[in-house]
Amino acid sequence: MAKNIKPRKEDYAQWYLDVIKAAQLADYSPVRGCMVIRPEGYAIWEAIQRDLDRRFKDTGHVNAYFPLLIPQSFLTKEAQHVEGFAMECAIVTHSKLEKDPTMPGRLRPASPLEEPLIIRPTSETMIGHMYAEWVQSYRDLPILINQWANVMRWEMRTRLFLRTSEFLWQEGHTAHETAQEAQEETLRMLDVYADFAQQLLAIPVIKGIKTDSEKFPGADTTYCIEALMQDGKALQAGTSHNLGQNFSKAFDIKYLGRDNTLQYAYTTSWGVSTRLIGAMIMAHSDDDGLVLPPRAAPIVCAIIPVYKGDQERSVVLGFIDQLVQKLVGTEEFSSAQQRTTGEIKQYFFNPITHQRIVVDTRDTRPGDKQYHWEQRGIPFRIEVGPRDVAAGAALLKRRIDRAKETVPLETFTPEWFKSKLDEVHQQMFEKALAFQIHNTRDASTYEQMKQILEKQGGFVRCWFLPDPDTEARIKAETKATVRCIPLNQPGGEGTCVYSGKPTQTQVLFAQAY
RNA sequence: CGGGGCGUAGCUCAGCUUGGAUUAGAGCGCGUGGUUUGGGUCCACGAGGUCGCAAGUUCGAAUCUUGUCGCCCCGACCA
Repeated sequence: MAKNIKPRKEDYAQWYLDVIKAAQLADYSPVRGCMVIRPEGYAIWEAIQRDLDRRFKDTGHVNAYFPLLIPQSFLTKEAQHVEGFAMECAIVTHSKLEKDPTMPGRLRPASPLEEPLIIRPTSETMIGHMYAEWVQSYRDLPILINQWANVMRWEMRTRLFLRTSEFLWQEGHTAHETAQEAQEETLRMLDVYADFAQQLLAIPVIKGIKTDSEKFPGADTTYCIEALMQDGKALQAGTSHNLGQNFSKAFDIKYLGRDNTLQYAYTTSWGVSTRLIGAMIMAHSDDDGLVLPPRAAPIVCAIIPVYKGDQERSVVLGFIDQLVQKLVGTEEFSSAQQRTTGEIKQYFFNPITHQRIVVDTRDTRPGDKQYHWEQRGIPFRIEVGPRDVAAGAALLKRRIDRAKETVPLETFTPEWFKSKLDEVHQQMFEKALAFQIHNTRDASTYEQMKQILEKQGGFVRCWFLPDPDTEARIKAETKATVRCIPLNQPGGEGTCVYSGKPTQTQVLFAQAY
């Protein structure tokens, strides 16, 4: 039992923070609402970046970078977009500081800017402006660009990873010749996100469409992937927007078409953020701490030696050296000797992802080390003591269920360990999927829906006639919102859970982060 | 911005009601030495604080008064 982590049942919000703290993923910063992402947390972001970036390139996209600062006037060009973001923008108004003659030792802003600049909350406007310059002819289309960047939204209330004032994300921005191409792109990237969430983070998601009241400000249609957390609340894990011609009209992205007439391009944008790390934590972790899905884990295995006295120590460490060589190969084993310093030895298990195996030779007790690596969510631990050396084997422990297994030395190979990791990934995904299915309940009346939301949480699936006023009323009464209109519809017609009117739309309601 | 709470060591907090025997404390963490090592050993020694800040009351303020700044939680807003 971890003594520094509050159990989920007692206080879920505190548990979440305790897990992050124990695993040293992030820390609060001196600036309100901002966080420091520590190396163990940033490594997860790097795993996300590596995997997604490959998927973006596999679908024809390239990376570029646009500036952090945006002229304030840009934001006013698209009416809905202003509405959506004006309230949460940080604004740069001055270009230097000077000594304040009235308050010794203080500085005050000086040299006001002619036009204030906003720190990007998202880059549609800046990128729209540039695309207008780049696009002249249908031959210039499509433009398929992604950028990895930070953005800032001045949120009222923040939570590590889930909602911070500044966050890291990627934003894809594309421009197309036809509405159909833009629609295909929007759905293609939604699929990329859904598959990525499942394959890398082992999180099952529901693909769907946002209702008008939840869609991105300035989009024609917002598609999303929604995930369910262990406390029964939903989390929007990624969005893909079909922006239609809204931004091309606002920013004048025009091209001369095949028919020699001037036309507006069709644009899309899509993004996921460091919030995914929060989703990963809440989807998989337990009362003992973080549980990392193997493909996102910077360290896949921690080896813990157990011994009494110097004699046993050298025997055990010698055996571990043999074991490590079998897992990473002799070449990596010897180059690691020159590379690593300190009492935790590091070996690359996967030279492409740089996922590591570590040997913890610190001078602390084995129990200490067990908790150390357990709380950090490392998928496997291998314990090696005199008993194991005598038997020519090692004790393999799985993080997800603490299952133990004695494994003979000759069994250790890269392929064998890779299959062990895949097995864990699969089990984590299946567990999360079972949870999602178990916590998706049907309601045919509003009363029933309220009961479920109050007593059980999770997704409530029901027939519904989307309408902003109705949704606002339901939110006020139940705190739940339409998470999405799932792409996977049963077809046919039903009775709206709220109005009683006939509708062809089935939706998922839930309380959300 | 509304409603609540809190600022004392790196962290969690005690001390404040009733001002002075506390030379400002405890636990955890940290450092050194020893001991121990199959799920958080034990012991000794040690480092570390202008008690958020400012003014006031008083012979005397962590403690009382006023002001001020900051943070956290609950709501509205939100990837």
